[in-house]
Amino acid sequence: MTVDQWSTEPIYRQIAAILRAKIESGEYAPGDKLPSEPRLQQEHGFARDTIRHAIKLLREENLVVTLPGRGTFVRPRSQ
Amino acid sequence: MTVDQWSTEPIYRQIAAILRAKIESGEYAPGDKLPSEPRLQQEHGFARDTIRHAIKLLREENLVVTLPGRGTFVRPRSQ
DNA sequence: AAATATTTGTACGTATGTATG
DNA sequence: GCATACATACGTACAAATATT
Repeated sequence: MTVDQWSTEPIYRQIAAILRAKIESGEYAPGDKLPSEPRLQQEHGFARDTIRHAIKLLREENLVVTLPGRGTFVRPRSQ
Repeated sequence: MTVDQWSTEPIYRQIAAILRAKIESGEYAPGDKLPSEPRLQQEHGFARDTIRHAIKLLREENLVVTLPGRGTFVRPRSQ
């Protein structure tokens, strides 16, 4: 699962989709810390701004919470 | 004082006028930091590009100076 | 306790693409 | 063609919170 640089789908949405899939598959389980922003930058090869945009989407979906200085963590499944 | 979306006056000029008025009234005093671009985005509800365009006008009028990574500041009154 | 490293937050600069009037 | 406006993406720098040594 990689980003298609030439897709009309914005990169940040593609990255969000990748992370979302990993959460839903359990690769990132509730309570797990996601890779840090610099780490995700390395993994996917895009700017921090783009990574942060992706994570912001996941926060808005209540899939993760971000704690300053700590990291971004997978939330417990609701319901 | 708000932006009229339907005015023939460009939005960026309207926003510039609002900020200019606040500077001239002393609400933003010399040395004060203006709200950041994202903050102004929230306040007025337009795109960053539009906010930046407004601030650019104030810079050209020497009303403010912008320091990268710091913010935009009201200049001391000249003469 | 103190210094350093890591991680997220904030802020501006720049460039490009799309759409509209 | 040009001006206006929004969206996306990358770059750079520094601050603040937290963790580590």
